[in-house]
Amino acid sequence: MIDPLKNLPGYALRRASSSMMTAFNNRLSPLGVSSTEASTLLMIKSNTGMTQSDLGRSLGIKRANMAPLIGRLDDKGMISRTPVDGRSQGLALTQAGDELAAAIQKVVDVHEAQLIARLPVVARATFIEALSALWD
Amino acid sequence: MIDPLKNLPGYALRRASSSMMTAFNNRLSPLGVSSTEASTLLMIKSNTGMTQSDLGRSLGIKRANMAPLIGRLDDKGMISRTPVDGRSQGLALTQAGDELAAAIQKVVDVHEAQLIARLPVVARATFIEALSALWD
DNA sequence: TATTGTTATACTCTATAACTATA
DNA sequence: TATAGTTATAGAGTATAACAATA
Repeated sequence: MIDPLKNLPGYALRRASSSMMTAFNNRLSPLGVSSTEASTLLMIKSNTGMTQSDLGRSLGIKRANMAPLIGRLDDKGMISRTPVDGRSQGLALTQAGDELAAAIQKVVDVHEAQLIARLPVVARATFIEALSALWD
Repeated sequence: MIDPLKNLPGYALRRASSSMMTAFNNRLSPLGVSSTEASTLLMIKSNTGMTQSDLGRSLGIKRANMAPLIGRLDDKGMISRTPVDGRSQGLALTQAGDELAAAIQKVVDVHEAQLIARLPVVARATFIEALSALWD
């Protein structure tokens, strides 16, 4: 079987990302959150008071898609919303949200360590800079 | 703004892949195909006669999801199906499919070249091996 | 028994457009 | 005028389960 895609960085990027995201979501599933929810909670934890729009811009998620995401985390009791002015709300973690974020952080640490462990040693030093150059 | 995700290879991988896939799909849109359809056509072109299940295994797409994908390409007149035995069919490109695949290949070449151009020079030699190690 | 192709179905993420209320 | 949050909606991709026909 000839594989005309195997030498293409763009294709390898997509397959690697897809594979790692599946693994990450599997690791997160006992916590009852998706990778998107997880990154949202970690971002709020590090930036208490940021708005939904701020979050969307940081995570590359459109405003229209932030609404149901934040609504879900609110329904689960993980975040609180406090009006900043008449149209925006500062986001913060509740105590349950903070505990969940701590559990998420542990999953992230394990996941990232195992990802790095799979990389050829010579690739490790430049890997993240290479990826960042493709979207930063 | 503190970004707790920026130093994480897994997160950078997801963002880089997402950004590159959006760009790739935008480049393909004048041809009327998605990236998934494009990779399917290139794979069939290099492996005339392969079955749907073979394709699914090569591309990491489940059998159940191959059916509508192949059906769509058939409806568009891009592929032909020839019975191999009573249950499987060998896939081949039609002439229109072959011409489309050639156009796709040009888009791929431009896309991959521009992707590589964005990488730090020191990262280029190890980039694809690093990605392949995450799913191969 | 295992495999191929198929259908039905559901979920997540993404995208655009349009609305309201506020700045 | 521009921004924040929301709703509605549509599309792509992915997942599982089940089925008939065939190997």
